[in-house]
Parts: sequence; structure tokens; C-alpha cells
Amino acid sequence: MMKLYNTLTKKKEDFKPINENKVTMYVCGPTVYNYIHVGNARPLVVFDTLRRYFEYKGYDVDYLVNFTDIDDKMINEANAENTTVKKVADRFIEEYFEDAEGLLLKEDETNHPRATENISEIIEFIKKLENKGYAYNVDGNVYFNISKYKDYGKLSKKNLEDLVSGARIEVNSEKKDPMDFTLWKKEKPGEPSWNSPWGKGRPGWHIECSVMAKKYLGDTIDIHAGGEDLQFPHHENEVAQSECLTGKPFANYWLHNGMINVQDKKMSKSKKNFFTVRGVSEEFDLEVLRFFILSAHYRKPVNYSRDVVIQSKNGLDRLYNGKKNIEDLLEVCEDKELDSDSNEIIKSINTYRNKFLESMEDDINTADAMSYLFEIIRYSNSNLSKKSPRKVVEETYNTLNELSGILGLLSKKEEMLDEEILGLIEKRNEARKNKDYGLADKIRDDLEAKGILLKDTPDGVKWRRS
RNA sequence: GGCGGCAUAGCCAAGUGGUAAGGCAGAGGACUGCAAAUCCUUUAUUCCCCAGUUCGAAUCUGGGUGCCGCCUCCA
Repeated sequence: MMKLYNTLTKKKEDFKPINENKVTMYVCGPTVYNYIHVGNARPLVVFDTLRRYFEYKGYDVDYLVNFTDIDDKMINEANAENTTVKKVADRFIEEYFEDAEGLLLKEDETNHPRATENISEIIEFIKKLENKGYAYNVDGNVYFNISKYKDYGKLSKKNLEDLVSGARIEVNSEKKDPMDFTLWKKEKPGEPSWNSPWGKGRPGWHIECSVMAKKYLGDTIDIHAGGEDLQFPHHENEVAQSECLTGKPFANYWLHNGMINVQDKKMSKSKKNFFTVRGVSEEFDLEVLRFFILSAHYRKPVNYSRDVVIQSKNGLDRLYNGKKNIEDLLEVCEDKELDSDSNEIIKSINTYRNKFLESMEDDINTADAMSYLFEIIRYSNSNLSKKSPRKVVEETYNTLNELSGILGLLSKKEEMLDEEILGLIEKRNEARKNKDYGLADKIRDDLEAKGILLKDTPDGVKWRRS
């Protein structure tokens, strides 16, 4: 039985979806006013991996990552660029998809609703809250009245007294309670606005998630996920809105990922200590970033630095090399009867598979799971050879692919070399045969300059990209 | 001030009562015309400190120390 740590109960719980074969997941996505940074990438990668694992287990996953495309930051960015909020949103959503592709997120099956495409549903939602007495309108601003919701604070484990005593001085005296939050914001000159029963305005931040979760996934969803910094107030407010409206639990499991730090401080736009995913992609393949994110447990804070990315790159290279070694064996091994050694190997590989899956069952411990990928590589390097029966090599190869696929890693295909380069390699082989090492080394250097590294092995020349 | 989390080798990091996974870097070796790459082997008597519980603790309890997150926009 799969266990997930549920922030709501602060316990690891057996995961049971509402419908037997289906899982609904809502992940808080980015506000599209800029490129995403490495911190933003963590939940995207982690929960994409959870989604892949569910699918591996045979669930049909309804997976949603929203785009917040209207709020103060969007408006500021549009003003700064002297353009419209819509144009800013369109542009950075496009940029998002480019980064997502690099990070190997399963985008084609992901639902990405936008706040501004759900305005009428948002208005409808707020109207119902107002009718039920949970919301009140003050001169075009509509607030959620938290004193009407007795469970307020149950997710973030805060009580109202503590919140009020810790709260900053409230300048807004319209509110009945200082902790009330905005559902609908009255229009300000020059800002985008929509017509509503309370006059022109725009939605507050928290309401969009409640509305889109309900519209696309249902009144009660299985999993709601996001960064732990969103736990309060964002997720707390979502719970309040949704449960007051429907009278049902909003989400059965709340999953929160830890922060990505830079020198022990949370990476964030406001601290200006952030690295954009796009920036990282200029130096590294983004699969390296995915590897880095999955190499630590998702709930722990983790430090980001160029050094650890280099470590990740080298680790990922080892995995790809190991995979390539098995592929090379596949080319030369023969169909043979299985002997006792073969059976031993198959047994060992299955043990690694089971351990990998056990780790995934335990609150998606990807770091631990990943270690078994390395175990398989070392094991196959030591125990497989061109004398191994094809079936054994295939079994190892398939298991490696099956497991790395769950993590969304090792899916890059080796490209084919073009004729010209193949010709050069052939020419170098001739030169080596004739002991013309000067020419041979020159060709090797030329190819290296083109990013193709040659290695001479007993089985002939192999190559890889640098 | 309130609430919560973390502390494991040079670096990253898993491990919630049974005697320290895995990766990077380093060292040794194999392979090679030489290299590079690759592969193999190897690296913590010990898990921030002090007490306690226990046959047994990195893991549980109490007390320290240090660091971080949330309480304001934030993944």
C-alpha cells in the first residue's frame, strides 16, 4: 500500500483515491509574469513524478497545473513592459512550455487552465459564498469572513489568536476581521477588470484554485499539492472557500514540497537569489536539473548551487553510460539457453526492481529509489557480458527503462552520426591499423572539438557526445 | 513573539530501535599505441553536543547549540 505524508494530518497515510482507478491531482502552478526559476521547478518535477508513478501503477490520472495570469505581479510586469497583462501571460506561458519540455514534464496530458478563462465560474462561486453568508461586499470589494468557518487554520495548524497577534498592522479597516481575505478586488484605474454583481473588478488570488479544482476535478479532489510556502495563507484559504461552499472535504491529501535554497536561504524572486530554469539550460541539459531535484526527498529543503548541478550531471552521465553499455551488449549477445548464472542475474535484477518500488511506495522516496538505478548499472557492468544470453540482457535493459521511466529519466535517445563523421571514424581506424598515430590522434581531436568523444575498446570504437 | 522543520564523510544524500544505501570528488587497479573515456575496487567504529530509556539508538525521551521555513507576495 502506498504511503503519502499528508500535511493535513501530519502523518504518512495509506493512499486511497476516491474512485478506485482514478486519481485527481491539483498542483499550484506559476504566476506567469516571468521565467520560472529552479524553486518553481521543484513541485513541477516532483509531482510530475508522482503522477508518472500513479500511471505506472495503472491509475488514470487527472492532472492539473494552473496558470495564475491575473494579479498584482502580472499588472506590474505589464506596466513595466508597457504592454497588456494578456500579452505578458501569453508570452511566459509559452516560455513555460519550453522549460517544461526540458524538464521532461508530461505536458501533453496536463490540464493548464488559466484564471482569466474562468472568470464567470469565479463570480458564480463568490456569489454562492455570499448567499450562504460566508462573504460580504464592502463597496465593490468582496471578502471572505473567516469567523464563519470554525475549522480555519486546520491545514496550517494555526489558530486565529496567534495569527491575529502576529499579523502586521492592518491598514484596511473595511474588513470585519483582520484575517479576512479578498475574494473580489474592486477595479483600479488602468487595471484589467471584469463585470460582476459587485461592480467592475478582478478576482483575488486564492479563489481561482478553489474554482478550477471544483470545475475540472470535482468537489473533493484526491491530492492537492504545492510548495510548503503556500500552505498559509493560500491553501488554508482554498480549504475555507471550498468547504464552506460545498460542505464537503476539499482535498483528501495535501502534499507540500520543501524549498530550494541558495546558501541556506529560500530561493525567491523577491530575495533576488534565484536562478531561472532557462538560465540553467544554457549550461546544462535540463534533465540534469530533474535528476538534481529527484536526488533529494521532496519534503526536505535542499541547497542549489552550480556545484551540486555538476555533481548531478556526472551522476546522470554514469546512468546513461551504463544504459549505453547494456545497449551495446544487446547488439552482440546471442540467443542462448538460460543457465544458473542467468537465473541468478534475473533474480537480482528483480530484487532491485522491488526495492525501487518499495521506496516509491514510501512517500515517493525518489532519492532512495534512484540508488537502485545505480545498483542495477553497477550490477550489470559486473555481471553481464557479450556471452550473456540475450534474454538476460533484455531483462536488465527493460527493467532499467521501466524504472527510470517512472522518474522520467534516461529517455533521451542516442542520435545517429552522420555519414561524414562515420567516414572520419573509419579513416581513423585505418590510420591506427597502419600505426599512423599522428593522423589517428588528429582525427580524434577534430571530432572531440565537434563534441564527439571516441573510446577504443576491445570490441571496437565507441563514441558518445561530450 | 506564535507555529513548524532540519542537523549523517571533502561535497550531495537515503536511512524512525538491530549494528551506516547511493552519487560526486579523491585513491588504487583493469583496458589502451598513448590518451581520454569507460569499467572494477576502495573511502564514516560513526550520524551537532550532553544526559536518559533499552540487551541494543543516527533512529525514542529530556536539555543544549546551530540553521531554516511560515505568520506579508512567494513553488
